Amino acid sequence: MPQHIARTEKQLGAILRRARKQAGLTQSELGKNIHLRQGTVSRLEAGAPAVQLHTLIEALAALDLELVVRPRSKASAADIESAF
Amino acid sequence: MPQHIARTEKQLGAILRRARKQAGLTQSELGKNIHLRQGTVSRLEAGAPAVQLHTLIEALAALDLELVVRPRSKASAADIESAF
DNA sequence: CCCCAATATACGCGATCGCGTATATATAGT
DNA sequence: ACTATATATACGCGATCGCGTATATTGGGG
Repeated sequence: MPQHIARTEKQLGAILRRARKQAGLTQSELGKNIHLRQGTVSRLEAGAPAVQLHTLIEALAALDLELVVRPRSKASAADIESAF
Repeated sequence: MPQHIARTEKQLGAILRRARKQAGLTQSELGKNIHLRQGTVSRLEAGAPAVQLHTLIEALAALDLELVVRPRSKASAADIESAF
């Protein structure tokens, strides 16, 4: 499993979407687990301009994921989730 | 210190604060770089209940940091450091 | 083509954002 | 101790959050 690097909301959203699908969950099911509306999950995954940080944290927890903060690595540019 | 794991807003805030200090910046200086008020930076670092995700992303960029999303490691938070 | 599940959008609502600004409380320095 | 800087809190403001709910719209399976 390659490291999923995120530097933007969109990249983060894309990672979350993939993780959710890999877990075999729909947005509604995921939302139910953490008391988030399906629509809110949708916006989070879409990389909406301004979601609450708390929403991200909850989603990560529900998907059994964690964050690592580290200095930006120059070599990793190719691995970065490209938003487009 | 290269890799810091965050599962909560508070942990994330603490990491950001350390990174900022290590960069020799005050909250005001950091805020000026990314057009965030000093007070907003304060709330972010304090792990406020609901900060905008965008605020986090901006701060990470200003500190030349990036996020890695990965499955939670089973090991206790203490020795995850060398897990990967 | 027709359904139905999944996802994307939208409404009013109360709460909270970050802004601009200002102040009160730490935390050093000398 | 005094002072200067740094950080934490607070005000009104417009904007946007997520909620609850409902409705488009998309995407596959038969």
